[in-house]
Amino acid sequence: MMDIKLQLAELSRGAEEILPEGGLEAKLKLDRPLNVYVGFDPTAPDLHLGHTVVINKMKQFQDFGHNVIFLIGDFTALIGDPSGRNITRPPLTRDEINENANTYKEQVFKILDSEKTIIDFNSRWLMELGSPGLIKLASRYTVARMLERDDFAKRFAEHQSIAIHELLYPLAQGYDAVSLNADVQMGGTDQKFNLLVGRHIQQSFQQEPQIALTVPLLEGLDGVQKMSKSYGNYIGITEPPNEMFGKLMSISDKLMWRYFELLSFRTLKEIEAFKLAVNDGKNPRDIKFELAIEIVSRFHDMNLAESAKDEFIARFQKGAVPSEMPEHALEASDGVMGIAHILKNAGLVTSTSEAFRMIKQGAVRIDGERVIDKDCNISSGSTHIYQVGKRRFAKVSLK
RNA sequence: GGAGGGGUACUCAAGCGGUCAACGAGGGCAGACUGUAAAUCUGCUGGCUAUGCCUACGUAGGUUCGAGUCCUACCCCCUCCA
Repeated sequence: MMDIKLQLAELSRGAEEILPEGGLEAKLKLDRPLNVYVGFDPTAPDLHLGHTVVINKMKQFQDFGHNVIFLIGDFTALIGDPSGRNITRPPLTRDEINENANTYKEQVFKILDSEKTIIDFNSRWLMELGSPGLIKLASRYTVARMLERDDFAKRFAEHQSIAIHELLYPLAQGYDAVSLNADVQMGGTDQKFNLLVGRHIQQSFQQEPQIALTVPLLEGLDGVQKMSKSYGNYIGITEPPNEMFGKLMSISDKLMWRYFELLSFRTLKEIEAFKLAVNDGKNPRDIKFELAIEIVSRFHDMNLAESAKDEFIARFQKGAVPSEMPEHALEASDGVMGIAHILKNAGLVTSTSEAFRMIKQGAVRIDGERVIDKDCNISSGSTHIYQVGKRRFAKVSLK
């Protein structure tokens, strides 16, 4: 076991809340590996960096020698977490759940140690429970306390329906904590209520209650809204290196520190040194390179990360065209094709109207030459590199 | 059951018979400046076989030379009273 003070500092890093006050320190003082778990819904297996915040936290626990349990909520998925008010989700089949679980593993073991991580399914004990068990479990909590939960309270006040089974979700999750004998349960800030119910349920089973550790929701590339696929401000952990590198470089300097805090494995001391360097006049961009390299190599490897950096420098500092780009072969009916149609067919713009607008704004280039004439025709038998804006490229040969 | 308010482009939100592809704001995109950062400034932000045409203002009809704007029916939201 490593030094408790050090553990505490690293584990608290970036955590939104650790409840109760001082509880984690007390647990660490037990001087045994703690059971630390996080529940994952077996839906939506496409992870982005936002999801990795809690996974990183799991890794920290793992590196300190604790037992980390990756719990797949295959039973609770039947209920569908009512957190965040989303409506009923269609139940998944066993096969789908297993498939999603496998996808999870593939992605998650880029961070966690597959040898040391325990993967479990909560249907294992929740199925066993049966109706009598469920009724007994339900008797351990009250309606009034359940309705304290913010979203329940809101829906109740607004006379929106709350189905009875939704009340079972926090209880089932609490029972997970009991079955796993959890010392620590982690989750996003939206999980706070559920984590706390777990403490209560554990106590009613004469267990020491777990520590509830919540992590913040990571801001997306815009620095404002939480990272999410639907906002289009995310970095998927399976994205290609260049893509990932470029997206990381595009974040603001302010957001960069946030990403360091929540995504980097560098020590707090190292990060502090970076901050000092920037205050001393070092270009923050160079620090951002460090971040981008670290993240890209985590999900790919060091070589790919380095070449992503080279590519980035070549492209944006020296203005080179990207080394790889989509290629298209188009067929011109009359031996020529208007520039607008080429751009549209190559997928660089969504409509010819947009193409005309882009040309008007000076965003379109052919082999690096800006296009001014919106009616310009390209004759067949030629291959050029077409560009719209700074990022969209395509190589098009016209037949 | 009664009374009233409202549904407009990605979002919010003007409009109250022609000048509306629809004010404004946000978002997004592009250009300038840069460190593909932020901030700032400027422009664009329905489609097309493109100085014109087509499709759009909850849905379906109607009045009118002309309808987002008026009428009728329908659908959906919200507020107050019972």
